[in-house]
Amino acid sequence: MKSILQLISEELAPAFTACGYDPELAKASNSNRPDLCEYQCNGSMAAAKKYHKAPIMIAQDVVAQAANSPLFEKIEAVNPGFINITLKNDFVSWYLNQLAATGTLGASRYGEGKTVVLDYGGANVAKPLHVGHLRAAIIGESLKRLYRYTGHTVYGDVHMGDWGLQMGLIIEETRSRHPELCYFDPDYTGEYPAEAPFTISDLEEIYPAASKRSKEDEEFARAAHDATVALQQGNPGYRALFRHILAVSVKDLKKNYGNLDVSFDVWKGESDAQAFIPGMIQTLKDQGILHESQGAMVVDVDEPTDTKEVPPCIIQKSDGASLYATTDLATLVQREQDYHPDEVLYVVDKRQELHFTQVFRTARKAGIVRPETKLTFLGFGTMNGKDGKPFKTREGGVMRLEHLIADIDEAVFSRIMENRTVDEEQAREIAKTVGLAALKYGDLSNQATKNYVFDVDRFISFEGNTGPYILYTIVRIKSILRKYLETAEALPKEVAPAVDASEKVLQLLLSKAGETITDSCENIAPHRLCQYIYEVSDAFNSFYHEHIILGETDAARKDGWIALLELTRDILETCIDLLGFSAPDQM
RNA sequence: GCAUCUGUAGCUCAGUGGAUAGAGCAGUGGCCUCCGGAGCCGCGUGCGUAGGUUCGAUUCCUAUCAGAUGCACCA
Repeated sequence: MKSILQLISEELAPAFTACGYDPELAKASNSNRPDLCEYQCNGSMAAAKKYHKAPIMIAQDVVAQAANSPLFEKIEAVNPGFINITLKNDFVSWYLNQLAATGTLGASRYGEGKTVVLDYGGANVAKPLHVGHLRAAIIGESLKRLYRYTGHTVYGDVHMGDWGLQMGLIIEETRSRHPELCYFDPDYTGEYPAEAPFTISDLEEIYPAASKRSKEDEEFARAAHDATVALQQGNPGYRALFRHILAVSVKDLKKNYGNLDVSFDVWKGESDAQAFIPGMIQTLKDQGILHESQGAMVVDVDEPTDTKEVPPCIIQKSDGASLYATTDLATLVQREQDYHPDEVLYVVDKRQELHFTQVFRTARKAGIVRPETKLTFLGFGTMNGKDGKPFKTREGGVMRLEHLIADIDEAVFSRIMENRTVDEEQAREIAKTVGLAALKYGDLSNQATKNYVFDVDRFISFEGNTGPYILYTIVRIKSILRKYLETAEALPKEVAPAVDASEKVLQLLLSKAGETITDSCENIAPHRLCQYIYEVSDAFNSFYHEHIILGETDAARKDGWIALLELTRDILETCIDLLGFSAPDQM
């Protein structure tokens, strides 16, 4: 569906042509002076130089040509050469009814036929999720939904950190606690137990304990290293133990991500990429780009246009072991094989930008990805505390995600209880929904690439530009629609021409739903969607305060308003779903 | 040292090669005979600094200051 801006531009283009000007100049834009007009066209300013004519003259020519358009209520030329446009109310309401009928709120399905792998997890096995995982999860989940909405086929991959020394540490620590377990008996030939010898709580205690011990106890550190090597070489007992660690962790991770309403389609990890490493290295050798440098095997990735030195991408350490870049490249081989993606999008902390530059360049040089495959790095900023420094608990430690969520839910819960007379159980449920909205909106309303201040008090204050405010607006609309249905069979569908300014403002905003969704996706910018729904909520609340909707005596007018409310609710609920949260029926 | 990113109101953040740079919070003054007051309507000395390009720059370019981050065998 064409946007209103496109329709205006198309309407103006013949007028430019008729006056002898380039129709490319007819590009319309949103008004930056809402007091003067709804839309504007600045083309005559740009035309002035080209045609050696005063911009106001050009604007006047065009305005005279376009004056009788069925779209424009008013079109005028204003100094120094702006073309100011106000739309006819019946055109806007007609457009809204078309938009409602598209089923996608007018958003483009430009991703049809395209496959995208989205990497936004990074959780570590045997370690609890903490606030460092929050942004990737929140932003990634929203992007997954946006990409799907615009027609893309998306594979969201959690891509766990499940390989390397941490595994050896856990294995060795388990051995020293329970040496009698069959996993450590080299002569054991039976089936390994189906039940894991530890719970997630055990693991969360075992890993830090082992990590600490390895720093103090050299012998233990060596043993852990040896166990890691043995695991990688396929020691059956260790493999069995590894599968237990993985299963127990994944179950817990799914629960915790689930509490955030974040889900993944693919639960792969670094371990799954290991099988692809030899082939990947062979490819690099065949291409003749892998060479020895200072004892390590590297690929040069610097380019003449670099403004800074880009160090080579290290594929093998001097001791022959693989590392971060190795695994990521092998994962790309795997993804190419499994999904043949048009784009691989990484949602990762921006401090890793250099690493991904190296990996992407190596992948291109080696032909691991096709030349037309997009490799995108969305580096997000740090989540800081109110002091502007990385977010910490009061004690200065790393905040566990579940604690953070529990704190927010608790704060929302007490707020609900002091306001309303819903029973406690219900309030708990609502608090979860509202708390999640507060958390996610607080994050997503900032530009992903920038650092932002995570201020719990602000997010849970429920005033102003917050998730709860958006939810409150939706709940309010739902309540009115419910009341309407008490005396009516069904909801009317036809939006009617606006009767006054506050309704027109709302209608014009609603007409931008599709293009805003498309725009947020194309620019991987969920914050624009946040800003949009805030504006819509604001416009709705102003409209609400100026009209008594259910008390309106003109039945046709009332039905038009109800249809408008319904569309407003649909747009808001669709958008918050794309952001990754939802609204309750009451709050 | 080199490089990247950031710098907008007291605070937290949007935004744009164009007209008068916007929100929220905080502060302050109004608004419930009415559909949900978690609401609505008011109230403002601000684009780090200095040059340049342009008819026009907060936006693009250069320099400079400040902060964050990154610079080969961690992930």
